[in-house]
Amino acid sequence: MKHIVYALVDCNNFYVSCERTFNGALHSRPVLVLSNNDGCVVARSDECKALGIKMGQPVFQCRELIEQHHILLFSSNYPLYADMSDRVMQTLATFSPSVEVYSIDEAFLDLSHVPGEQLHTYGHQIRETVWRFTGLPVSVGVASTKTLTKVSNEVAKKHPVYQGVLSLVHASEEELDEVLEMLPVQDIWGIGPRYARLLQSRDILTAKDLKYADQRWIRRHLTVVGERTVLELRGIACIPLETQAKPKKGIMTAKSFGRSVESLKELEEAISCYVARAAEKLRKQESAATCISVFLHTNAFQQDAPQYGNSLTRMLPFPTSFTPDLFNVALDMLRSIYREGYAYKKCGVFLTRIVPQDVLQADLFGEYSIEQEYKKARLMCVVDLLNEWWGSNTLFFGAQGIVRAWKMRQERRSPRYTTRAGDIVVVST
DNA sequence: CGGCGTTAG
DNA sequence: TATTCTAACGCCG
Repeated sequence: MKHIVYALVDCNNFYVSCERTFNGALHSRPVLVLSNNDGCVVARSDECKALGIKMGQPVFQCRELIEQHHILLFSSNYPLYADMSDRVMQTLATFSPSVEVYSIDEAFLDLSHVPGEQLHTYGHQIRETVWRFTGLPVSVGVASTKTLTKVSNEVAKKHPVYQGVLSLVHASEEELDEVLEMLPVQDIWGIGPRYARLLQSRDILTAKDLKYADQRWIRRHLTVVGERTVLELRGIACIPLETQAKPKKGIMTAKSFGRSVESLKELEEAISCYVARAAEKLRKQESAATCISVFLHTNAFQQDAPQYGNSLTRMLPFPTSFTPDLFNVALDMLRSIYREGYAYKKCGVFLTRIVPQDVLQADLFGEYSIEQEYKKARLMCVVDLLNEWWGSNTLFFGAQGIVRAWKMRQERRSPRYTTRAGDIVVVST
């Protein structure tokens, strides 16, 4: 069997780089992108990483650094990032017949078709082409397993000598081990803080140590997933390329509010919005849900305030993705867990028991009529098409409310440069 | 099968 | 003033 050659292409500081692409003034300035409600740091420019600002850190904890170093802050602008991501992925598709879009800013590629001696050059071509087409900097790691591409990508990103591209395919075992020895065990793909602590306590400190660790011990303490990681470090590919996006088994929509919310009416609007969004995702992957959960809770960080949280799960009479049907059930559930007199911070809905839309089955009690369901499906199809063409929420249900005063804060969002006609950058001549 | 723990980005 | 969001999977009882 011929070995597969894998590449991992990963955008550097993706959200920050997206912001910089459309605003030259941001280059060489420290930049942070913030989470929903502008609460946490979700992306950092290199300057901010050097200042010690951590991923996920609450913004109020870095206030001083932000002022001292005149760090520029941005609310996250997901429509922009999603669109830039599409462009990157389309570019990558021209370099390989098999691409796995692993996350918004990363893709694994099958490079088995590239002659071995050309891999290094090919990696640089990928990097330069993405730069030319999108203005985004990427790093490229090439190796014989996905875990090893993660390693080479990280090394390529961290050490300027590699100029963003490193292939380990032709490295000798000794050279490979030298690279692995540079990588602390907590930086290996699949090793989180918990496993890292356990491994460190057993004197397994680097990727090289893990590569040569006792397989049975790893299996027992880190499950089969950890065992796979060890084998992959040894060059034995255990994690296949997944080029076909699998439909999600659960779809959750949940957000913290921009301020605390007490009234049932506003919670109803929020839950309706989340149901509408979740159902949209459901239809996009051509599925229907059989089970729905609704939850709400107060702000656990507000320790002196009275706390309350609750959730309810209910089976639907038959699988559906029809938004109004889901509204009725979700709002009914919300009303039964709602208690007056609390300052709510977050609520959400969770759709589960997801099945393909085309195997919808009649229910026992005859509530289900196939003609009726076709009508509903066509209606939702029209809503989805309009929203796709004219922008999300062009058409929405009355239950979702109009003012939406509870919505999350996004005080520093950049324009939707690429997805809204009015926000397109104007180049003066 | 549900709940918990762990990891990912 | 202020603390992200979504998803998958393995193990255990």
